[in-house]
Amino acid sequence: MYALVDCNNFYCSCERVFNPKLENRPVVVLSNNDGCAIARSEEAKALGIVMGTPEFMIREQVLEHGIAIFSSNYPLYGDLSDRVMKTLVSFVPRMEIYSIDEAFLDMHDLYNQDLLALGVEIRRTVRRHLGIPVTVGIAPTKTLAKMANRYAKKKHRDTGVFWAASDELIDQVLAATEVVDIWGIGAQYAKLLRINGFKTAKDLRDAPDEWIRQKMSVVGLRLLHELRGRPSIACAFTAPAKKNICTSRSFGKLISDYKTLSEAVSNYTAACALKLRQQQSCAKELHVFLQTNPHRVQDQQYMRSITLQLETASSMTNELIRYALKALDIIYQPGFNFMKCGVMVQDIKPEDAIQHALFDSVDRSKNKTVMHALDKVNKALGKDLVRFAAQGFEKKYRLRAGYLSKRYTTNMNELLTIKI
DNA sequence: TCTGGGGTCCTAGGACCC
DNA sequence: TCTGGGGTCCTAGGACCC
Repeated sequence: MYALVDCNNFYCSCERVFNPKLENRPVVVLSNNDGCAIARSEEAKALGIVMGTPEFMIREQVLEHGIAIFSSNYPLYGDLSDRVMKTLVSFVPRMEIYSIDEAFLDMHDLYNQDLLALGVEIRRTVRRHLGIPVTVGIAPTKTLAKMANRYAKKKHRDTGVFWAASDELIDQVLAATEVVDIWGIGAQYAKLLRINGFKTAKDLRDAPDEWIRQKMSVVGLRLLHELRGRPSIACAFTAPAKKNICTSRSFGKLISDYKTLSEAVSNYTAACALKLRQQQSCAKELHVFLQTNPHRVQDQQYMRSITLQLETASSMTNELIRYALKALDIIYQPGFNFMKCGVMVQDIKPEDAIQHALFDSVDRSKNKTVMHALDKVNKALGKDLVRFAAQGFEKKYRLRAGYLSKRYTTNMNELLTIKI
């Protein structure tokens, strides 16, 4: 058995933890750059705010209904997520953190327990420790657990827990789930399946293997087995090292000048380098891309990217910035209104397994010590305190974040104050 | 005025090898 | 008339996830 535990409307719930006045009020959290709605409280959903709607299109509703609106506050959400996960893992021997607000709990060692009662206990505990409401779905496979979770939200709002404990209960969940709502079925496959007469997950479960194999490859076949109760998607109990790491942002305003772009590229590169060091790995390739805004029909469009090979795989910020600026020099063209750029590091390998170039002139052990010290200082004193000159200070390209709450749990200057 | 960011896995086809 | 068999690696593109 697996349990899928997810936090309800996670980003909205995080905002409510430190601002109880938001209870029972519609709340919306916006994407980076205050671009579009990415989290909605139940009240906001009821008002018809659709996931992914651009902010300027919901402005009227915001005013009319007094919707509380927030910019994304990732330091806050990330920290609360860590705390939720710590609470969850205390209940089971093994757990896979699936996303910032979801985890699969492995319940195979708990077969003679009342899992429904356990689910209720998990929910109660997270609520008490963190103030975050969660929903629990329990079933024999990960796909069914996802489905049971969805079913709990629909049919068991009061308890927030559902255990598909028998074939009858599993059938019930399958029959109540539209094909498009199955984990692993997106818009394309949903369309294909609909055309061919599959309406619910129950229909799909009884589909012929060969047909699914042909139309949906082995991915579809695995899904079929999962629906039939045979676990076919492995749990990743320890987070595997990432194979690509990407940092990219849309700018707060359009940018044309090289200097500002080079600072953005340097900063995104520094972010990638930090993530590399955190997972003890190095990258052998660096990819930089640059693009104008395709929504602006009046602007001439330009989109380019380039991948450079490093002589020696590295995670050193200064070394990676050197390559990134070389890449930018090649793809940059003056005279365009750029909207976005990004840096991706690829061909990632463990740092203790890198092959040095024959004529490598960099003192890598010394450089490693410097990076270690830099990370330590920045961690203690705030993210970007120590930086390389190329990163600049102005951040003219900075994201818009007009509705930002405080970093209550990760920044000493932004602690919650209470008036008594 | 204004439309997010960061990932994974699979397949097909081409180049190349013995 | 007739032109092997088996493999690897790489890339681009498509599908999906939160």
